Formats: sequence, C-alpha cells, structure tokens
Amino acid sequence: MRYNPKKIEAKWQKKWLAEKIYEPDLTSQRKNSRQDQTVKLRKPFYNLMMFPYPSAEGLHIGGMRTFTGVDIYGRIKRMQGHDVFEPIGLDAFGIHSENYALKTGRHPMKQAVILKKNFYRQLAAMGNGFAWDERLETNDPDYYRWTQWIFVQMFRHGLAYRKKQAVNWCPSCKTVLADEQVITGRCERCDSEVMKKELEQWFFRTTKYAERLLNNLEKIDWSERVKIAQRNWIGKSDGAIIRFPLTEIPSQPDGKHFVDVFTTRPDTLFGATFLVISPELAKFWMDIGWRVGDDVRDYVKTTLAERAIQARDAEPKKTGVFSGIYGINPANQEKIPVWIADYVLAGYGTGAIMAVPAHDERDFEFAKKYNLPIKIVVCPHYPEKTCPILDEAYTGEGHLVGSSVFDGMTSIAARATIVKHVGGKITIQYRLRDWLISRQRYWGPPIPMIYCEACARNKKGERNDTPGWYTVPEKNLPVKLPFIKNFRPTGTDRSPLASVASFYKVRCPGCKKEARRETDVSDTFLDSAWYFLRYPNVKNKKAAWDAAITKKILPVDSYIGGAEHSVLHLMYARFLTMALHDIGVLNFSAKGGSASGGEEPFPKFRAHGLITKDGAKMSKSKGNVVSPDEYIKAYGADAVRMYLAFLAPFEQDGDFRDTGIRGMTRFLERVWRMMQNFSSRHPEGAKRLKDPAKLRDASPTAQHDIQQVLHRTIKKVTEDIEHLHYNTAISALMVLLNSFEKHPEEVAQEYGGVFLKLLAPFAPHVAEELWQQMNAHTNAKLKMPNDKKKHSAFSIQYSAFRSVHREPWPKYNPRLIMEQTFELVVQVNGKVRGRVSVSRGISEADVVATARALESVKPYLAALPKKTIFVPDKLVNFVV
RNA sequence: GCCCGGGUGGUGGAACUGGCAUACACGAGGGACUUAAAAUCCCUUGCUCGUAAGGGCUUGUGGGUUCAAAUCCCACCCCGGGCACCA
Repeated sequence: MRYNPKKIEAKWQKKWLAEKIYEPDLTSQRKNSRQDQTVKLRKPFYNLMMFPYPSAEGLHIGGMRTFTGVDIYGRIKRMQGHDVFEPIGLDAFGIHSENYALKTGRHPMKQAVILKKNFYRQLAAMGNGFAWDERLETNDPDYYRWTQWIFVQMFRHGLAYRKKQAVNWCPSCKTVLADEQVITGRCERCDSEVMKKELEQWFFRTTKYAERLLNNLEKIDWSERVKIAQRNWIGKSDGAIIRFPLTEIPSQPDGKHFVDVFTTRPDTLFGATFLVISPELAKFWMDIGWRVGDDVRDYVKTTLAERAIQARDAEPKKTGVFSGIYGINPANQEKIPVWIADYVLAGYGTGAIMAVPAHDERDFEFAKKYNLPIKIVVCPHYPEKTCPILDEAYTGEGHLVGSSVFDGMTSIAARATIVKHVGGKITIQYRLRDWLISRQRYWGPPIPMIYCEACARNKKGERNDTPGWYTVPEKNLPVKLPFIKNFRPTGTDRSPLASVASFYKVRCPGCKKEARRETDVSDTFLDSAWYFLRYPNVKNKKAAWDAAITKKILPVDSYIGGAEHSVLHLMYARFLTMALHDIGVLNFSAKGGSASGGEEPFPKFRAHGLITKDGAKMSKSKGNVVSPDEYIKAYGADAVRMYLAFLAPFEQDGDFRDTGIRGMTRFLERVWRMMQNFSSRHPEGAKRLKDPAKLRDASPTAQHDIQQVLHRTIKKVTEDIEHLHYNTAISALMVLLNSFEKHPEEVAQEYGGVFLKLLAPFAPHVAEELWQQMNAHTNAKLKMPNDKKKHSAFSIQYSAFRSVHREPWPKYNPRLIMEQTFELVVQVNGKVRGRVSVSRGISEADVVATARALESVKPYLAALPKKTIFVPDKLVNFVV
C-alpha cells in the first residue's frame, strides 16, 4: 500500500465528522428547577482564530497557514486532555462582499450562499478539527437578531447615541466610516481618499472606556506590537486646561470673554507668544455673533471648504490669519494675538491652543512663517542662562528660564506648579473617538431603531437625550433585511433601504402613530465584535448566549489573527465585552486564573505573520494570489499544512515557494515507509509484530541512543508547539525520522506510535491512517461510513473507534534525555582548537589536563596560559 | 519625523539566560540503480588561500565591552509595518 493523500484524506475527514471527534459536549442541563444549569465540559479550551470573511477569491494560502497554525495548537491541547472548542464561521455581511456583488451584479443574498459553500469546502479540505456543528454566519437572521439586540442594550444604557459631526465619508463606498477604518486617510476597504461630511449618525461611546481599554493592556498576554498599536490609538495625554481672558471682543453676545486651551506642557506657559483657534471654533464664534473682517471670514470659509474635500497631505501646509483680537497670558499678563489656523484640530482638546514656538515644532514652524516672536523658557544647559538662538524647537526637558519666579525649576516639576498658579485644571485627553456605527449601505443588519416625528416635537422618546427615538421591541427582533432589487448605495447620506416604504413605514412604539424606521445598517465590525460569544450558543433560539455555557467556556483561551486588526476588531471586541459586562448581561469569571477579570475576551492573543509571494503582498490587483486548492489537490492537505508550518516561525512573515511542498511529500512518504514496519497488513510488519520482545534485546546501546533522541524530540516538539515555533518542531521530527532510518531494527512499535502522535497535529490524516494501520489488530474492525442505511448501527460500533487525535500526548522521561558524556570545546584565545568527549561533571583540573593533552591544542600552548576559563560541562578557554 | 519588527550560505530558516555559527529543509553538483527517464538511495555543498596537510575570513556597516559577541552597548545604512499637524 502506497501513500495516497487524496484517498486517505477524504476517508478520515468523513470519519472524523461522523464520529464527532472534534465536537466538545456543549449541552447544558438543569437537574432541578432550583439549580443553576451545569455544563458537561471538563477542561474546556476555547481555541479561536479571527473570524474570516468569505472573499470572492476564496481562501488564499496565507489564510490557510493561519488556520493550520491555529489547528496545530488546538490539536496538541486536545491530546493533552482538553475539551477543545475550535469553531468556524463566516463574517459574511459587509462592504467587501457587497462591493463584489455590485461588480458581478449578483444579489448579495444569493452570492452569500455561493461564497459560503466555496469557503466551507476549502476549509473542510484542510482537515482542521473544527466544531462544524457550531458554525455561524453573521448574515443569518438567527445571528443578527442578537446583533440588533446588543444595539438595543447599548442604546438603553446610554452607550449608543446620535450626534451631528464632521464624519469620514468614503466617496467610493458611499458611506460614512469609523476613525479606525480610515487608514492613513484612505478607506480601509477600497483605498479611496476619505472626505469629511457633516452628518447626524449613531455612535457607540468607546471614549467612556478609554482608560480601561488602556489599563487592561497591562494585564493581558498579547503580542507586544499589537499592544503598542492600541496604546498609540487610545493616545492618552496628561495635561491641563488653561483659561486665557480675551480682550477686544466687540460683540460677542454670550459674554464669552475667554478661550480655554489644552496643553501637555503648562511649564512652557511663559513662552506662549500667541494663541491659535481652529477654523471650526472660529466659525462657531461667528455663528453666535462675532464680527470679523473680510479676510478672516474668507479664510475660515475656504479652509473649512478645503478640509471637507482634501483628506490629508503627506506634508500638510500650515496656513493662518490674525483674528484681530488678543488674549491675556494668565502667567505674566502679556497681551498676545489670537490667530486662526488650520493646524489646530477641532476634535481634540478644546479646539484651541497656546502656541509656544520655542518648544513645539508645529508652533515653531508657524511662528517662522508668520514672523511671530519666539521666546525660550526651557533651557537644557541651565544654569548657563544663555541659550543659543534656536533653529528648531527644543521639545525636551530642562530648567525654566524667563519664567519669573519659576526660573531654575525643572520643567517637569513646573508643570503642576504653574497650572496651580494660574488656576488651570489638570486634565487627561484621549485621541480615541467614539465608534461611528451607522453605514449607508444595504448589506448589513438594520439598526433596530424607530424615529417618530410627533414624539420628537413633544420632546418624547425612549431616552431623554434622544427625543423621538425608540428601540424596536425585543419581541419584534430581528428587523429582517428585506430582499430588494436595487441594493446599490445611493450616494446621498441615506441607505438604499430609505426608499423602501414597506420597510421603513412602521408604528411608533410610543404614541402608535406612523413613524419611520432607521434605514442605515450597522458597521460590520459590530457583527464581528461579539461572534465569539455566540459560537458556543448557536443552537440557542431564546437568547444571545446561555449564562452557564458562557461562564464555563469563556474567555477565549488562545486567540490568533492578523496584526492589521490591532485597532479595529481587537479594540471593538474588547470595548463591547466591557460594555456588555457593565450592562450586566454578560458574565464570565476568570477561567483558569486568567487575567481577564470577566471583561477581557482574549486574555491571550498572538499575531501571525503574512505570507508573501516573491516578497510581495498577495493581492487581487497584483494577480499573485495563491489558492490552496491546486496544491491540496496535487500534494494533499497534510503536505501543504506541513510546508506552511515549516516555512517560517508562525508569528513571522514567510515567502511562498512551491518547491518546498515536494520536500514535505518526500518526508511523509518516508514516514509512511518506516511505519509499514508496524502495519499488520504489511508482510514485514506482521513478522515483526509477532515477536516484539526479540527486538528489544537486540542492541542495548543503540536502543538507548534511539530512546534518547525520541525523548528529546517529545520535549522539543511539545515546547515548540506551545511557543508556535512549528518550523523547529517539524525539523525535530525530521531529525527523529533520520535516526529511525539509520537503525530501523532498533525502532520498537511504541516508538513508531509516539512518532505518529507527535506528527498528528501537523499531518492529521497520515498520522490517523498509520495509527489505525498500526493498531488494526487491537482496534475494532473499521467500517467506513459510506453506507447510509447502517449509519446508526455504525455509531454504536464506533464507540470503539480510537482516533490518534484523542490519544494522550506523549510525555518525555527527563532521565532518558540526560547525557552521560558531553563534547568539551577547547578554545585558545577564544578560537576553537579541539573537541573531546568527556563525562559530565568532570572537574576543572581533569578538563585542563585532558585539553592540554590534545594534539590539535598542543601547538598553541607552548607557553603556560596566562588565564584559564572553565565553563562546567561546556568548554575551556586558554588565554596565552 | 516618531514608534515597532527585521537584516545570518545560492534560498527558506536554526542557535536556551553571551560559550562549537550555519540545525532542518529547498536548490545545485557528483555517484548508484535503470535500455532510458521519473522516483528512490548514497556522497559533496558558507567564502577564501593551498596539490595536500592545514590556514585565514564570515551573522547589514563602523566602533566598543568581554577570556569569549549573531546575541550586550554606541553610531550609521537598508528592508517591512504602524502612526502622523492629537498641542
């Protein structure tokens, strides 16, 4: 019998499915009405990969590498005795799928069915240990019913609200976008330049959680680069708000005679030589009656207009205009001009700043351009008070100068002191903005809200802060996305659903008069921000999740995904979990002593590397996307899995070359041949199996050597998998096979069995096939589940089926690993001059004597060494 | 500009807390088997000087610390990624 991947892979995939060997028991039961529900799971292990979206091109080879990497990890955990839960599903809603539908003209609902089928086919072909019974798709009403339910909870608890503001607008996708979905000024999905548009939209209050999102990062075990990305995104700044009285405000009606600025450097207050307000703030002042000259009016108008169109420049130009008014520096009562400039942003701090050109790069540049005074107040060379004329801003720390009574104080100490002196307020600012949830698109879950004009006029509504707005009653959920022919985005600020009267016409839940349904859908990232909560509960029709199951299985034990989601999905999921926890609808205790505190969904996260092709990122436009299909067809899933695991450390990028797959097939064929020795179907193997005892006595030394390699391999493979170093784990298996082949007569059957177990996570099909061959005489006779009529009978018979993937993971014996001897390295002046095998624990004196006697060393040791360095059980170095 | 990650043979990569650089593969060359090819098996394979024995050099570059540096420190170059007028 030859190694035939196609045949055995199909066979075992079918068998595993029929036997449900990858399905943990998620049923919960209540013994009597008073008791809490209990769950049967013993040692649950939630092994999760980031939610895939079913792209039109299908799964590509990089995706397969990720899934394989996650699966390898899950398989060792299963063999180590855990009830591994490794679910799979599709993030099927969203602009990506919808845009593809627009291109092909096929309706997204029909397309989803096709893509789903293709994606699941590809995923199944990899032979992963997925819990297929728990799969889910976000476009399934059974799923988005609960996405909508979550929105309702968020609204009721004040975490979802409406507000009008300048938001990101993608002109190509014709919808608004959250800040996180604008990647350096471009749309995360289609790469078009994003514009600003003033619109009223739904937001989630992520900013309320800024501090917790930041602090919890200390407690969770994540790839450091992802933590850093989140920290930067949250962007915490410690500073102060300082009030500057304004002079000469001719006719401001609300008596606003001051402007507040936010600064992180209150210590430089004496160096403030002008104030700058954002054009937006200027506009607001003008709207409430501030009279300005034509130049100012024109500047504000054109700047605001430009901001709406132009997204960003690589090197933004700073422009500005003097407003005509002055402010008073509260520290020294100096009168300083107020400028309006485009380098001050409306959405951060107070929308106004104090400019300290000597100690801020942007202020410096602006002051140079408009010839404004630059006053040094922090000196790094104190007490030599003469600071040179600056040709760039000095932003570091130092001692204060030119700051009246504070001179000589360190800039750090001066911060709080000066704030106190001028009556400022210590404040923390975050860069993080609230999450814009609305999308003016078709392919998503409709936001479950109703707007009543009449109630709005009477200032009525479900919440006081949002008159006119009501949630859809829970019993009416889901608000089903209707099948409409024209799903094309409108390009107005409304979704295509806004023209479907049968959809939006509805009764007001408050006054029962005619009202209008919200026609925007929610962001796809909301779908994927909670899917991990639904997986163990997909069969639950009554609730989004079951308390008992959730408590038992969450949080996710191992989460693996792309670093590109550092501030997207990973931030949203953390936020939503915290919010649901606070609302009181979600509760999972810290399972297994993890640091989640019941509010961190992913206590352990690792970012995988990307697969490139000839050094370039794979992309549809470059036409270099590699599909796993043809490779699986040609070489089998096992060889492809092994190749992908071998080509680079899992957390590192790797370049795809198909020549390497052949090498893996070669390896598996060698394994196959070796293991035929233990197959009762093979004449050679049958002979050996008859008399295993004879073999054990063959050669004690060789036996010991092989055993040593075997136990070292167990140790290495176990540890390497734990660290996701699959490449070195596989190389260890290769070393082991090499030594098996060198002394085939010394390889006992149990060694072959251990080898197969170690191989099982990487090449599950071959390992299973060979394992069953090896144990065919002890296992019940196998019958394949081809015969449908006998299926039920077969299930009973198969309780005897013992998959290698359910076998206990081998343990190594530390005694067997220990070497009796080691190779002593002899160096002279740090250069290796000789090696000699000596016994462990040898004394320094013995080592020196042995080393000096070596022929290869003698010529270098004519004189007595000046110094001898001895590292026990390692080396000796003579310095001459 | 700032912040991460990285730079090791022809290629992918290995090397625990400083202690044998180049494990394991791929590719290449040579050989065995074969009428032949494929497959398989065996040998060689960092660079360099030398007929050889043997020597010298080598982890992006330049310096430093050390008996000893891919590993630690300083400066710089290159590649990949993220952030970017956030006061």
